[in-house]
Amino acid sequence: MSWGRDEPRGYHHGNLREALIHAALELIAQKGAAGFTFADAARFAGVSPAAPYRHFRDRDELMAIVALRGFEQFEAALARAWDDGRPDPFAALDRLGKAYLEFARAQPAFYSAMFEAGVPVGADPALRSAGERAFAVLRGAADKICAAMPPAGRPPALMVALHIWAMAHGTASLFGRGDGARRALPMSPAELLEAQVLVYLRGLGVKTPQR
Amino acid sequence: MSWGRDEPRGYHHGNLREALIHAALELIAQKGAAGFTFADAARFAGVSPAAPYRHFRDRDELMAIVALRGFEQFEAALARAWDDGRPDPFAALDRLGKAYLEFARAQPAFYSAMFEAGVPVGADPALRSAGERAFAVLRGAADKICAAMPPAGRPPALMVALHIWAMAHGTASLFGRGDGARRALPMSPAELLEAQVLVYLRGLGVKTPQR
DNA sequence: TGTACATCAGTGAACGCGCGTTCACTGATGTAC
DNA sequence: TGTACATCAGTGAACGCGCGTTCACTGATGTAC
Repeated sequence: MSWGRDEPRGYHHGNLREALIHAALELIAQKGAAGFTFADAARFAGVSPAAPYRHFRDRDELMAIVALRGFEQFEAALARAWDDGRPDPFAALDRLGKAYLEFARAQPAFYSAMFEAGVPVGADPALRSAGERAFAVLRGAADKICAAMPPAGRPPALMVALHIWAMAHGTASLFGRGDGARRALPMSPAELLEAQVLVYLRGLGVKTPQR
Repeated sequence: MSWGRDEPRGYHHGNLREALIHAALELIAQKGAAGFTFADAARFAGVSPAAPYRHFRDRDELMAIVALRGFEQFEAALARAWDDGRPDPFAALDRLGKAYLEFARAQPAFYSAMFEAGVPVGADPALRSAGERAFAVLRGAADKICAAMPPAGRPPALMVALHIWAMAHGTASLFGRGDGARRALPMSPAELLEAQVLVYLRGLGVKTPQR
């Protein structure tokens, strides 16, 4: 892909809106969400500092769009990994966890915008529902996990979903980010999360398949 | 306490260094780590914009000090809650989890500086070791938990410590912050974490005390 | 006890800089007839 | 098919602002004798 400023263009950019979103991603990944400015994005896209105002009210709106895109791609990545619980919910859940970590690692800009940059996710309805759709994948997974348990003593699926979310998010935030805050670990984040989820499932009384 | 700019003072401030740290905490809590500036801190402490340079090289150094203080207080809070595993490791672990959440809730400025503001914790040795001392409390708890298990099939204590950390951190980050990113939940963050840890411990094969 | 002096902490004025934002403008594109 | 016109997207110059930072300075504090 080429969203950079290198190739020549006429007076009209053609797709400045998309280019600005990609500039934001690039700059946030490079310098963090805090150090990214509206003027920066314009410069990166190779347009004048006034041009972005044709597409976004201000920097916050651009950040919100980035977070929105992030949730959409996050949802897609999680759904792809989960694949409706095939071939069995436990193998699929393992993929789901790995996809969560992989997204945090490979898409630090999206991840910051979604969870760290202070974008008010609750306020904007579109953003809120995108976040909920992403969570719905975890919720669906929890449903199938719970359905695989004997009816007596089945835990609430919503709680299980929130627990899985917390484990994945905690592992990703503490150990799985691309940036320098990484700590030395005796095992990879993916192994750490996998072991954690296995212990948790055993604690739920699930008959974990021997693998 | 009174670290504000209200009361009169002479030419010398008396304890500007501490006042600036408190100003940083106050301003980060109000406007987020991103929106806090060196000049802001000076203004809040009631001194000229040049005064902070007598005490800190730049904004980053001040942020690093805030993170350092944060880790120290975090360690103290966790150690107090853990209380060497009294009266039994499981009751103490429950308190530990609650203390983790409470710190994140009540000290958002410290928490951001420590985990979110991009302070390079790995680089500064003092900061790194303060972080490790805080983690050591979790590590010690995991040791006692593991020691309470039958020797056969005992999990590595380090892994257990990392899992507990991830659960607490994930729960705090997603559901337990003071800011507006909170989501509607069927139960409190503390209850959510408690249930999660109980399931996890059961999965480890621990005989959870009936409570 | 008093005086001279060194040290220190904070002043205030100044600077360059980049950001956010507005504005009248202009080049390009599309559409009506 | 061509021409006139409306619409749109990006320009570039300008502005005020607050930040970071430096500097010679000055008021306060402590110490030597």
